[in-house]
Amino acid sequence: MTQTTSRRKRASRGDGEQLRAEIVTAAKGLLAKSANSDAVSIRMVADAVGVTPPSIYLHFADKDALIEAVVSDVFAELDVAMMTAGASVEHPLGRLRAYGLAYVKFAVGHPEHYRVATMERCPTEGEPGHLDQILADAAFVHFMETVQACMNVGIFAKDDPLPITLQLWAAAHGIASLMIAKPFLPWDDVEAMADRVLCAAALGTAVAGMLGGNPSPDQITAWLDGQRDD
Amino acid sequence: MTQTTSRRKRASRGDGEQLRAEIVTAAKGLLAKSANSDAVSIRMVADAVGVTPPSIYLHFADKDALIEAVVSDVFAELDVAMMTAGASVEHPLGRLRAYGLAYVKFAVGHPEHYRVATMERCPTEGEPGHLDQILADAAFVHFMETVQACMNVGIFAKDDPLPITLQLWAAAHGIASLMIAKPFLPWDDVEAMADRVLCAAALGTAVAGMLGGNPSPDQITAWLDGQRDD
DNA sequence: TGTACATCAGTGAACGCGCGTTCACTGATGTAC
DNA sequence: TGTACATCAGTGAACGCGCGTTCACTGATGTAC
Repeated sequence: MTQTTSRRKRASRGDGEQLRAEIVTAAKGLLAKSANSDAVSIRMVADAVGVTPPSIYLHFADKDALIEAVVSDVFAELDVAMMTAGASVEHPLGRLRAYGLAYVKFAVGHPEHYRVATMERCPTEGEPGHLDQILADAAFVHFMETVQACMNVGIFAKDDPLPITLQLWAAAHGIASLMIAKPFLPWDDVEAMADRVLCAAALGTAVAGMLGGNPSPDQITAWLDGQRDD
Repeated sequence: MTQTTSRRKRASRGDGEQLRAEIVTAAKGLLAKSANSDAVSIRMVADAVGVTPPSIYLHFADKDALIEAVVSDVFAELDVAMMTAGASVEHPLGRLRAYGLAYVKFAVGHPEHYRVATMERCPTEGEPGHLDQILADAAFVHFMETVQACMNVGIFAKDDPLPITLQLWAAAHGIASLMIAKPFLPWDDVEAMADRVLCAAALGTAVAGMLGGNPSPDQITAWLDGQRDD
């Protein structure tokens, strides 16, 4: 009915692509204020950009394609945040920690973006090459490289870095998504809590590797007792 | 339009409450096949029960109230699964592990229920007493009691069990929700992966407690080196 | 034992709404001759 | 230098749909007298 923003100036010939970027930005902005991607409609996005709904279809096949574009934008932003935080940290374990902290901070700082990117069912899930796409995602690759670096200096047992990467990702995702889904829980200092979870995950992974895999509760108890005896 | 199930027999006087339970069960069943709670409508639920949509409002104030009833049903079921798995395990760390594994198995086995219960924005989030309600939730209480038991036998440093409980919950939630959100990742053996994450979290928490809190990367590296020298 | 009546568990039809998407179109812009 | 024309970036109106919820009602059931 009423338009919230003024109508956008029509792009001149050859500058059609410009609208595409504006649409993604507008959708991202609207998503930041919504519970999920269902709550952001093509009509709202069009209105925010100052254009009519059919214009969206000049640049995206359908709504799923638009959401997907937003998600890949979010992942790119996440990678930048992680790289910025860890670039200058020499120690691979310190870098891993910096990455993890940046990851959680990004998630908590952009909860709705993080939610859409990692907690909603992915519309292109079944497509071929989808797995490769995730595993080739910049943030994931950088994270795994650092896991490999930790293996090289002997912090983690030398092995395929993929499972360990998934394991540590699960830890970071766990604290991030729980803080987002249940913000009313007594998290106290968000960053300190995230750090504890990440440190415990890395330390536990290192020690489990040292103990030769997945120790049983009795083994763990015995080992802990041995430690305290020293 | 067409009804998928036959019309339900009308309850006799005083048995009105019976429909309430049938509605929750039907909603749960429909939710199991949907991406999220938006995808399950009052009309679908009514149709599945064999009743007209307005009948739902005889038992629930609105759709949110119905979803909330389903969620609390799911949490109760989760608690039963955890208790069944851990009841006979004497060692508190073993019990914690059994609880954690049961938690992840439940989540992976009922992905949509788990998703609605823990990954969707909660409609009653802002209400007073909501926090107390979560913290008094059966599964949470049982989990925290076991963390306390681990502290009592010296596995974790003696302290307030709440932060450690949240920390371990985050680990379990992390691997569970990542497996659900990204089922196409190379998880290989789901249960073994979950076990590794849970063991690492518990072990890391225990060791961090032993090292007196949150160790720095350098401290961790030095400590690991010391371990290997023995 | 009979009957008027209150109660209860529902029904049927409709409300106004916003959605994704399609279709035929318009009108400015640049280009070929 | 002028003009016909293809192209491009959109527009306007409509499609059919399913949604949550409300309202006035119905008709079986049990109860009071």
